[in-house]
Amino acid sequence: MGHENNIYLELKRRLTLNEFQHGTKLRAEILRREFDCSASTVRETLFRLATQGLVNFQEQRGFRVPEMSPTKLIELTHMRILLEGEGAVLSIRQGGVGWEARLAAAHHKLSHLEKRIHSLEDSSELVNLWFSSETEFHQTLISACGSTTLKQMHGIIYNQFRQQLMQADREFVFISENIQQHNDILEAALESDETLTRKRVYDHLARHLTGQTALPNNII
Amino acid sequence: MGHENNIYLELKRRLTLNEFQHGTKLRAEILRREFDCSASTVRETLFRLATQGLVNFQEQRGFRVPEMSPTKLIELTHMRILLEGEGAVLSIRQGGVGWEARLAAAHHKLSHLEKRIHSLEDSSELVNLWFSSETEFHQTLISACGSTTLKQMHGIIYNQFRQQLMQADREFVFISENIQQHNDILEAALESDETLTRKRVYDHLARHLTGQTALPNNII
DNA sequence: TTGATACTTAATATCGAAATATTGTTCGTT
DNA sequence: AACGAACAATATTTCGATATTAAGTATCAA
Repeated sequence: MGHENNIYLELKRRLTLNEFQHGTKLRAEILRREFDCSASTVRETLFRLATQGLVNFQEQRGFRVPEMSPTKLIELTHMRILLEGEGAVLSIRQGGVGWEARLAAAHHKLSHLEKRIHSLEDSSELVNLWFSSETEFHQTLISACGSTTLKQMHGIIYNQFRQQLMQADREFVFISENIQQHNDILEAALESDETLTRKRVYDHLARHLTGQTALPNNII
Repeated sequence: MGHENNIYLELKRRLTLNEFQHGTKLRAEILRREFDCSASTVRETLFRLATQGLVNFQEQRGFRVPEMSPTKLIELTHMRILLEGEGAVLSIRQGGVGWEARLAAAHHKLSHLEKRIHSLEDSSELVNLWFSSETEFHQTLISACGSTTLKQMHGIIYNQFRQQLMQADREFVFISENIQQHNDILEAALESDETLTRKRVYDHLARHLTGQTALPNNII
């Protein structure tokens, strides 16, 4: 069976977990060996990832991992606020008890992990586990919005956001803030307070908006 | 020079202008001849388009033009309201006179065309011209938002929207409504009325939301 | 030394065909 | 006639090789 899909998923994983250095050149000829397939197969995969913004492509000069860019991070944050706010509000309306339960569960896992990390000296072991738990929480938050399209867009943005995320975040500088903020989001969502949920999603992400003029505040 | 890019743009054009029947199978082996290149090159292109949602891909059974789907159209409309509303508001804040002038110009072209079409028996000649003018107007509306990411996302959504658009729209059933609505959007934008602009973008698109529960109205 | 040009090396893009999987057809059985 | 198995025909995926283009290096003139 075509293992192009495996390559795709594996590369996507590495790119979103920042396992490549920013700016690294991704040569099909090199990756070919690791995945034990032809260069064309790798190339195809890289094109797909390029369309999602996870790698940059330039004609006749190949593929690269995108450089870090404060501007880009702000833009992605802005989009997350927009999409996650909207998705959360729609989920509150349509999700019902099932959604609330799933959100509470996702939060519990995340919260448990965050507290463990908080008390640890060296948390590097748990970083990737935390990342996937955080992803799950935010995905669950919008999971009952009823729009596949919205969820797809959010996925693309979220992955790019993760890729842009500065090293500081890997080192859990903001961990205690995070615990509180995730709590706040959960609380507002379970109370079905739409406006407050939007605001708390905003507050959670706002620290990435440094130096930015305020967003249109009629959203919040 | 790599003409993969030409194939990409040409296929994208056809897909967004609905020149293929919905559900049509896109065989690399066939397209290969027309573009006078190899099947792999076409395949690569189709993958790229698939990531943008303009063609569907299923493992081991190739590529197809997406079927029409009322649900999908509603989701895309919802995203357009969200992204165009946000983009327009940000443009109002940051665009300045330059943006206002460009928007007025784009509207003038569109308006001129719409009136001509309105008075014609057979408007089929002008359809594609109208499409590109409409695109330009809506792109200009958000062009000064300051976020490349937002514009890219909007582009993806807009193209899929166009692809989903029922035949009725090609035949200008809604043309007189359209003239008025485009006018209204321009007016609100030039008056820098953010809330009103959002509302008018919503009103313009709302006819595609049939049978849908109301959107979170704190956006509007 | 600098800068431009020819040349060498390396990377990328494209191809045609072989390998693999899917779909359609024939033929025998119940 | 309906069903299913074996086979044939088509599509898709992957590959290795070749052609094209960019990047790097050496050479020479000013």
